[in-house]
Order: sequence, then structure tokens, then C-alpha cells
Amino acid sequence: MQDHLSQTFAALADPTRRAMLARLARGEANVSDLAKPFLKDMSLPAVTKHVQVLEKAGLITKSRNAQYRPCKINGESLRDVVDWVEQYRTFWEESFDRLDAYLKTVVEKKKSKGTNHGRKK
Amino acid sequence: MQDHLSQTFAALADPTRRAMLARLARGEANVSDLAKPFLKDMSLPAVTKHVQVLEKAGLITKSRNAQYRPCKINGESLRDVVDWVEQYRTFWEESFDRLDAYLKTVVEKKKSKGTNHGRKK
DNA sequence: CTTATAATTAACTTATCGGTTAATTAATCA
DNA sequence: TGATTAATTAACCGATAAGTTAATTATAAG
Repeated sequence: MQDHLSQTFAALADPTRRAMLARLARGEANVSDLAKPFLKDMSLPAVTKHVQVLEKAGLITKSRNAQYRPCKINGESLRDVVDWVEQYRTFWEESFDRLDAYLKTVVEKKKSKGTNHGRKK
Repeated sequence: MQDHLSQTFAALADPTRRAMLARLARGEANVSDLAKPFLKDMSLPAVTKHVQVLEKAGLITKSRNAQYRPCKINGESLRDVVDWVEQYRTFWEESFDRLDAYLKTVVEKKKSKGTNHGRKK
């Protein structure tokens, strides 16, 4: 896989992996916790592979606790996704909600006076 | 490819296809217009396939004009992407910008009194 | 009617993806 | 020490993704 964004989108292009992220949104979980809902459908090594795909894409981080491997979401790479897709906002808003766009610019101005949301820039 | 969102993410997991969307963001274009920047790197049938992937994912629509096939972005499916990723907003904001979150809820309330941004729901 | 242009289809190749089973590593527990 | 649990690695398989070249369709233009 070439660039990082492609790697991220590819990792998200699988319902099992998105379900794992949904699970992790509720809190940290070991690989076997993540595996539980899927063990009727696939083997544990298959789960390990999915976790590795998420990890290599930077969508999750994995640490060590005894023989367990607690995983958690890494929000940074999801921001890459939203930053990319926001470029196209006008295309899904089209003629709807001019007010929405206006309010958004107001909020953006307020925000840029404060922090820059953790971005390096 | 199974579900629609997986299909969409898979279509976006390729830099050539994302570049095509970037081109279409500047206006409608025929397949050969879309092909132009890539013909040093790949054949025209390869381009046709990329366009078909984007079309099947619902990211673009293609019409007919004589022997030309003008394409344009379909914003709806990009909204599916942003709607999905917004679930995880807290993970990239983490402890930053509590103000940001607050302002967002204010805006959301204002918006839900007006239209619902073209969503069917 | 013939030729040129735009785009697609067909057939094929190669690499990658998502899964399997069997074996292995590493830590805990009795 | 030996057994159990958590997770990974190795080797393999079938399906599909992404590219190729050659042939085909469809419209426009001389």
C-alpha cells in the first residue's frame, strides 16, 4: 500500500474492522475481547490480522499487559479522514442550508482565536 | 463487495481515484479529461475501470453526450463517509477544545430547528 | 462511405486480501 | 514443572483488484 490515506481508507473498507472500531469507541479492549463477536464467523488468527491492518493504518494502538494486548483508538488518523472529506462539503450541502455554512464560518473564526484543535500545522 | 459503506471506502482507498474526485471538484469532466493526467502511468481501459469503481460506489454519476461521458461528483455518498467518521469526533478532539464541542452543540440545535441538511432520515 | 475519436469490453496476468489450520511464543496459574 | 490462556506466525488457498493488450461499439466529421 502506497500513501497513508489510502492505507487508512483501505482499513476502513471492511465491516469487521469498522465493528472493531465501534467496540473500541466504548473503551479499551484486548484482542480476544475484540474477537468475541466474530469467533462464530472466523478464526482468531483472522482477527489478529484485522487488528494488524487497523494498527498499521494508525487507526488503533496496541500495548502490552501480561499476555494481553489492550487496544485503543488513535483519533489522529480519523481526523485525516474527516479533513480529506471536508474538502467536498459543498457537494453534499449543495443548495441546502446556507445558514449552516454561515454558522460554520462563525464557529471556525471563534475556534481559530483559541487552540487549533490539537493540529500541528 | 458487501455493504455500501465498505464499497465507498474501498473506492477512496486509491490515490488515482481520489485525484479524479479532486479534478471533478473543479467541474464536470469527460472520461478522457479525467484520464489525461494518468495516461503516462496507465492505459485508458485502466482509467475506465477506475471511473467504474467510483460510479458503482455512488461517488460519481456519468451521463452521455454524443460519444463523451461527462462525469460529476455525487455528494450524497461523501456525506455517508462524513456521517460515519463524525461518530469518532471525540477521539481526535480528546481533551482539546471543549469550547469547540460546546459551540458545535449550539449550532446543531439551531440547525435542527431549520432543515435537516437534505437528509432523508 | 470512410475515417477518426471516445469509451468500453474481453481475455488474460500478477499481486494482494481475507480466510484457513497447525505450530509457536509468552505469560499466568496450580 | 507442567498446564492453560492470549496472541502471533507460518504456510497455504481461493477470490478479487489493478493492470495489460487487442478487439469492439458508437458517434461525429470529411
